[in-house]
Amino acid sequence: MTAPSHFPPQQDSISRLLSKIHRHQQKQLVKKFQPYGLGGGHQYIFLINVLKMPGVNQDRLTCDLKFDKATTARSIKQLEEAGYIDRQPDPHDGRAYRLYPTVKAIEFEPTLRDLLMQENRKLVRALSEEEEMQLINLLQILDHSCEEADG
Amino acid sequence: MTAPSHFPPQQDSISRLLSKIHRHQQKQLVKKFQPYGLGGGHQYIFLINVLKMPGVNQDRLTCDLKFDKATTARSIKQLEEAGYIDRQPDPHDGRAYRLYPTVKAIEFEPTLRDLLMQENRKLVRALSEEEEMQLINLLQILDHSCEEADG
DNA sequence: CCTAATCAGTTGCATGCGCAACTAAAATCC
DNA sequence: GGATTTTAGTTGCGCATGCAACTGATTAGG
Repeated sequence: MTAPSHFPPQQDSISRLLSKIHRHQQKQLVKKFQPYGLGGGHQYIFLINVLKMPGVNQDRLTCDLKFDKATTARSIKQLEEAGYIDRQPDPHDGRAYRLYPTVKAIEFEPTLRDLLMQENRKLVRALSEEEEMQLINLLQILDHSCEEADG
Repeated sequence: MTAPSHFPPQQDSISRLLSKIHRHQQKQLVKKFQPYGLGGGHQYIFLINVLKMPGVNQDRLTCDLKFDKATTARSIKQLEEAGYIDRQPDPHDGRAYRLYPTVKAIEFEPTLRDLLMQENRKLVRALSEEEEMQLINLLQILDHSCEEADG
């Protein structure tokens, strides 16, 4: 009576699983970050990367994180307005800015890391430590394939 | 000279990897689906699920796919306008609609599956078949944790 | 030098999404 | 059976994002 149409459950489903898990995780993180003035999007990712690489410019972040440069510009602007990032004109390049974490950001880093760890622990709580490592490893391989591919 | 701030690369990074891979994948799929009138978002996911479960209602899709019910409503509306979905009022429930794939959708299904498989192949091309199965398995475990958790 | 091409960053626009508030139909309770 | 509560779906709103077009600075070619 109903059309058959069976997608083999193991084919092509990775995207949809990624999408679903990511969506769930995003919602949780948005709630967690709200009290700290970190906006709903992926601002925390930018913040982490500025903490990791003080002095980085927006273009580098855009390439590393695979966002659109407009998204980077707006996220950084919000982080600046929220007091987490200091934008200094690059002395050697009149077009670029160098991004630094503020004192507020540096003091916030342990909390940020903690919040992320909490969510991560919830996410992987059904995995053994070995499985978690496996998963990270596999995801990193996918990530590299994305970077090369670009077709 | 620069602040230390090293996030251990294997802790808490799953979310960011998921986010990045998902973002890349989304962009590719948007391009692929454009010629077929499938909008930029996750419409194809709804379409797949209506193909899988003809007669399903929106609420069920919302719960299964973990979208917001508003998102479901709008995606289904667009799929209807694009001619892929037929909305019939549920004879037993005056509030609900039963969603059916149109002929166009049924004819499109092989193509859809093919497009998804192509993207999937690109994504997992650096993985052995065994690793791909492992990955799917691990992601499904995460997905289940999301469903339970909800805290 | 002066022009052309490239590059860092910003802004306008369209779209997608989640939340909250709403409508209308069931279901529950008395 | 009438009032309350729950449920399926819609709409208003705000925000995040990608693309394309833009500005202004830098580099390359002549």
